[in-house]
Amino acid sequence: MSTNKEESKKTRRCTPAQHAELVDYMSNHSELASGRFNCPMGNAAIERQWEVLASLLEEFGPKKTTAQWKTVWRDLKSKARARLADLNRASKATGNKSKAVPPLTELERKVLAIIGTVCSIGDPSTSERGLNTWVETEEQHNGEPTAGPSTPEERNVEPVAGPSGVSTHLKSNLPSPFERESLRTPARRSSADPPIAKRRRTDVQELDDAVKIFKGIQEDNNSSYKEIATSINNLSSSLASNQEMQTSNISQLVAVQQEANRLQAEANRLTKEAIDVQREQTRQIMALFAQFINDRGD
DNA sequence: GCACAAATTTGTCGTAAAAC
DNA sequence: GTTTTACGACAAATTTGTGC
Repeated sequence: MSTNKEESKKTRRCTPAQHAELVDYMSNHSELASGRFNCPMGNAAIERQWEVLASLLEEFGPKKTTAQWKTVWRDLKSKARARLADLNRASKATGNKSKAVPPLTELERKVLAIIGTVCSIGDPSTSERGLNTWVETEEQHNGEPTAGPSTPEERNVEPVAGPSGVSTHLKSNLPSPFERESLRTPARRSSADPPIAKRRRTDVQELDDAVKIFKGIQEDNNSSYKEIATSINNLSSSLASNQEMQTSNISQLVAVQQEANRLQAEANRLTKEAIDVQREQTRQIMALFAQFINDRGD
């Protein structure tokens, strides 16, 4: 269009690369995605992270302030949640389904993996929502598999390609950063949600959930310990082989040094013999010279 | 420790503008 | 012209500070 970008009310739109980079960054910085740092000066740390992110995203498209990127992230989350809610509604809809809801995009799935899905489809522990979704089913709460769909295809949602190295809610039983946060502080209630009293879990359920989460963390720790043990074994064996190499090298060096010493000793011996021969020759020359002088004096 | 108010954060919705 | 996105307004929830 002919409108001046500088004077226009709205900034230029983000590029897909910027969205992808933003989501990628969030997947690796859960504390930023959840907006909470568990350390002193947490807000300052968050602000610094946003500034870092803003400068990073600057390379992929139009420049924005940290406030604008916060809005972009907020809208991304909101949109992803809305899309998942639509999908869920469509999957539960009865009658003539004239309007098909398109599946989630890669970006939306990543966003949902980062933020968790409870706020989009409701808390499965509350039956009034009646959502037999594939995310966090009774399997987690009772340890029993549900009768609902078991494959992603059956659930009308493709498997989530979660962030690398991050245990996402959709990939494991561990809660996402958002849900971990929600264990400490109750999730924000949307205007469409039922009253708090209905949503509130019982203490027993809370404890049960906490135990399950701790078990998950424990399993994660155990697998980490195994990895560490394997790494230590690998390290020690490589150190041993290095030591072996060093030992064999030292043996060679010692042999060479011994040979050198032997040669040096032989050289010393020959030098001493030469000196002795030279001394004897000098002594004989001096004797002949003295004889010559005596003969001349006579 | 509790109650209250103010400040801050976060999610939703509607609308204008950019992009197609 | 339609779709998508940025952004402001608003509401709800949380956090923080203060007084008792």
